Amino acid sequence: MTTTTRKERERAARHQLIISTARELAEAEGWGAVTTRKLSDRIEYSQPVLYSHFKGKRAIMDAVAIEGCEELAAAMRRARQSADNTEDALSAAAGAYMDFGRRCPATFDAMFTLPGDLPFGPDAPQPLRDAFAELYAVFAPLAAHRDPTVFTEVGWSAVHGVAVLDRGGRLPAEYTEERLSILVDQLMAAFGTGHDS
Amino acid sequence: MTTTTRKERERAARHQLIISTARELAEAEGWGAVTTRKLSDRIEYSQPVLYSHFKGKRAIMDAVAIEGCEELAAAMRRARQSADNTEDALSAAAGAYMDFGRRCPATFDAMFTLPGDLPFGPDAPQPLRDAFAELYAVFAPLAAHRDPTVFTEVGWSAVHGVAVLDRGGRLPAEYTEERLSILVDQLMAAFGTGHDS
DNA sequence: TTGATTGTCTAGCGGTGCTAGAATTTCTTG
DNA sequence: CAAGAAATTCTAGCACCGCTAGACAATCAA
Repeated sequence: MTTTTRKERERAARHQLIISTARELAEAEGWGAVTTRKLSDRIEYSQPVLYSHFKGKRAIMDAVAIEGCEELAAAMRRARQSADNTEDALSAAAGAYMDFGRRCPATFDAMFTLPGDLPFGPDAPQPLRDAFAELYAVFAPLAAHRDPTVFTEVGWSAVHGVAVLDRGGRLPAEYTEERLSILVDQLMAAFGTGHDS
Repeated sequence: MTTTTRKERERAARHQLIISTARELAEAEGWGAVTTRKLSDRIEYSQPVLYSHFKGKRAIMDAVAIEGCEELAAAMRRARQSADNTEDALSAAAGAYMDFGRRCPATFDAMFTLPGDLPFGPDAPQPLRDAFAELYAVFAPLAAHRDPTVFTEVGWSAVHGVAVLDRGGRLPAEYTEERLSILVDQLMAAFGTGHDS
């Protein structure tokens, strides 16, 4: 039944085309400009075809978000592995996180900002859990006497907060580097000092 | 011409009514449910009246955001002033911030999350600058050798990140308190220790 | 070749933010 | 007080949105 598998391949290709096109459109003109009509125009199919692949527009955005999670996790892994001590790994990974937010703002929004129904807990999609595992690899070594998972959550949140406010124009762009440096400085502060209570 | 001022007062009252109604509706059913039709129904006027007060829906959300900034700043001020040392002030203020995000999620979204055109820099509306001044009062004492303004930005970002991810269901709710404690712990880590470089 | 199945499209529903122009109210003035 | 002017409010509708039912075309099985 090679014909069946060919159709499946073509269908999978179209599935990916929808995701990629939506993402390009969003990065170029913002999510507000990603309408089902414009999207179906770009992929040269009619609107209902979108709904044969995805439950709705939100599901398309979720697919972009998951793709973004994979990329972000990969970028952080590269950053971490190219460093040879804990502090450099933290600095590089945090830099990669913020860089991703700046380079792909729309994807970043789909992942974290816009109202999405992606489950984030223990039954999150695998790419999300992988991304958290990557964060864990960066932050857990710094946990000292604190619970490493909860500490990872806090460390992630801190980096995320800087990325979010930075990107939204809430913070002056000229100090981006200095903020990253202060953040790393602060996250390292309790490392190996026996600081307690 | 008391009649002129009376009309002005009535108009101002209606202006505030629009803001309050929009906010209530958003907190009750989410911003997605705040439509110009529903909103104009609630205030018992027709849609175009909204546009005689605000440039558009986004401007109404911005007004809610500014109101939220005032409240958040006030809550943080109360928290800070009820503490009698730097760490308690930080802890109380951060708690107030997160609490606000939890208590008024829609308002919080209008302030920080949803795409808004509020200028945040030096020419931001006064309430926003006041709110930042309040943050400065909390964080600047912890800056040590770092620039107090940039350090405030980082501290704010960290608290903000925890609040955002917590509220969005991105982090398990049962550790909220512990995350706050770790965050405060970490932000205090360099205080009075002569930690350098 | 024919009939069923699958895939795709056209057309349209109910909703959105927003606005032009009609209708009404309110004020000013003779 | 009445009538014209000015300000205010409403009705009606535009262009767009996400989404879908049902018509149509392509593909497969017999």
